[in-house]
Amino acid sequence: MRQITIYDIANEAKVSVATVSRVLNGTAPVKVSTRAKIEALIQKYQFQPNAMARSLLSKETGIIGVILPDLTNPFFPEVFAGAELEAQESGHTFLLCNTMGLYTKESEYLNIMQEKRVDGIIFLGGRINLKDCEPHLVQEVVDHANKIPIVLVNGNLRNTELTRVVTDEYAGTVFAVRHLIELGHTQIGFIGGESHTTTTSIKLRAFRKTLRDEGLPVKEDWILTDSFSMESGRQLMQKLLELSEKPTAVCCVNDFTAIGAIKTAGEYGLKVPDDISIVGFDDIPLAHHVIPELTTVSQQASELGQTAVKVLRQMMNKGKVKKLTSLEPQLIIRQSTAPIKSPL
Amino acid sequence: MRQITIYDIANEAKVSVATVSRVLNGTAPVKVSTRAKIEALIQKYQFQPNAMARSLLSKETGIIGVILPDLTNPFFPEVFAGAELEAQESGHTFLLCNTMGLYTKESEYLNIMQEKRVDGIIFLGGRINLKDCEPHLVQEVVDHANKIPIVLVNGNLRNTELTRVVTDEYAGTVFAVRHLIELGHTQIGFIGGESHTTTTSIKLRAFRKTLRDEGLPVKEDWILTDSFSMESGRQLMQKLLELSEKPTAVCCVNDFTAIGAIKTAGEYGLKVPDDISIVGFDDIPLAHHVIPELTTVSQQASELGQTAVKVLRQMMNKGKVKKLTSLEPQLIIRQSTAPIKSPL
DNA sequence: TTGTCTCAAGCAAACATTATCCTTCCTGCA
DNA sequence: TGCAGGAAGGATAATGTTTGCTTGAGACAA
Repeated sequence: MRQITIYDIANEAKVSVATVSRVLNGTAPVKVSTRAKIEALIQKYQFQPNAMARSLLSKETGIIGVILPDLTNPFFPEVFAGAELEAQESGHTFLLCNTMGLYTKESEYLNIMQEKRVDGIIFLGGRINLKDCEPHLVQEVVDHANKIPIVLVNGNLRNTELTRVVTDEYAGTVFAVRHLIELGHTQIGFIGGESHTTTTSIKLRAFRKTLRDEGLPVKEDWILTDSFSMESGRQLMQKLLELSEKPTAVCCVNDFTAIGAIKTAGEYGLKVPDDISIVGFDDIPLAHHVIPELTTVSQQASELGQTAVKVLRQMMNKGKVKKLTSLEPQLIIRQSTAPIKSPL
Repeated sequence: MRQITIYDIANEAKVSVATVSRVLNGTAPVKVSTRAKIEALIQKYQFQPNAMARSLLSKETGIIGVILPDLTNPFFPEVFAGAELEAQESGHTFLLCNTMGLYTKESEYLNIMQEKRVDGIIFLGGRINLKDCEPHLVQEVVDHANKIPIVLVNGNLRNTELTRVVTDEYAGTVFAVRHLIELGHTQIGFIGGESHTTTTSIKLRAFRKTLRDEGLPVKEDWILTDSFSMESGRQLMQKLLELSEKPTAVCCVNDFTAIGAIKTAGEYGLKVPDDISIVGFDDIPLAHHVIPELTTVSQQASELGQTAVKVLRQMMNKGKVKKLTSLEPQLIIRQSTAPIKSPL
């Protein structure tokens, strides 16, 4: 079942391939009668021009590569959905690659994408989300970026000038901590993800700074980090609740850990938010379907994806681009935080 | 920053392009010294052969297209992850398209995929998930399937012989209902999704049949359908709880609606599972992080994806394929179901 | 009639590869 | 010395498009 080509159409219509091409693309006038004849044949055979051959000439594939660590984390599908929305305008589609956080896979996929000559790459998570990253891993990305436009989303690579789109996680954390303080909390804990990630370190920096600014002590026993999963949230919360002196509020690095923390609090007989307040980060869709609904900081994931595509498009058009686009997060107050009842 | 080509390498190495190609593909012997020279240049310029040109000859792109309705529903990322896992073996990557349930988008993406000459297509949800579907929409998919291997996942198109991979949703529902009956429930409600989808209709059929088989009455007031969202689950549960005579257990079409239902039950002062039992379907990761953890039927989403790729690969290799592969679901008993306390 | 202009359509190059068919050069053997 | 045979590598066609240049045919004016 050979795919039919522009030659087949041209032959049967008794015209040259050039004419068929012109009908296809409207790049030059074609007599109404011949056009009709050609269009009829295109219809008859359901002919679709071969995008490969076309790209070979035009140097454009209409494909944007997306590299992300884990589609199972609902934050990423939302970024992706935003990107897809924005990409409609320019008719781009997406080559999607899950790395499961493995750098080897990131490298592999970067290579594949270059081979396939994608028009641009959106890079989320992984090595760009590390506080520090081995020089050769950095260099590798830079090498690719010299040939293909790359946008880093919510991450960075030290000592490079790569274009980035990020949420202002620092500001977001300040919002969250201030909110807890305004509710009267003075004993506030922090549940983080992997400590060598930028996300965790930025949020932790904001957390410490805000407490200090407000004249509250920073208790290191209440600052725990592990990973970004619900399971991790459960375990760290458990540690907090086993302490002799417990916090009355906890600021979590993301919604997953926050949901885990709430679960554990329940298991320890504490009611959220009456006995303990918990605030998350991301505002994944789940956040307002969980009991109690989660107070959190919205990342505007969809907008992050949209912006990434916009920026990428500018780069593809050789336009001027801002090296750093920062989106303001927003505090979403729901049910998991409440004024302090009484110090424990 | 022009991408460098096999010619550039050949020129600088003072050999013909044929030789470089042979080094690249190992298709013929090359003297060790020339090979070394060429490899050095490849390294130096980070040369990657253009996959487009290659595909033009080989008629293979190494890309599998995936069409699905909504990546935001955690079931789909899991299927995707399974597919990706399996695709590693053959080195395929994925062109991913979200249709948001719009048939026009499905058509558009099918066309794009054919233009891009993907090696195969995995089709989830959308029109293949309807009980009935307009003939021209059916025909369109069949036309594409004549040119490119297509596998339908958890769906069907009437009067066609398209290859399918499905979970046995009928059996799964029987497991769920039997479980409730074994716990002593006799008054069981059903919360469905869109009523014109195959998923809802299959599950509903299984639901009715099982009750009848067990000699229990089917009360139509307790069978409600709307959509697959958490919000829908909340609303339908509300309707159930406003009835004068209420069920003591509810079987939900998926985990999303089940989670919504649990939430509403809580708002009505009912404890799950003490006052009312609720069972879901899908076993999304969230299911065991919610309070109470959800009793549900596991779809083995990941395996579904893996199998789809396996089948697709057989089709690509012109091998014999089973027209229908059916995966057995599994009842996962957690905390949202319990023996009946007392009839309300 | 001739020259000019315009519209429609053809020709052939270009794109980056791979595959096929050749050529050249060496080595070993009779 | 002649020659077979194999290793190494070159030349070229082929893949399916787009596009710049060219050509041919009318139309129309001088």
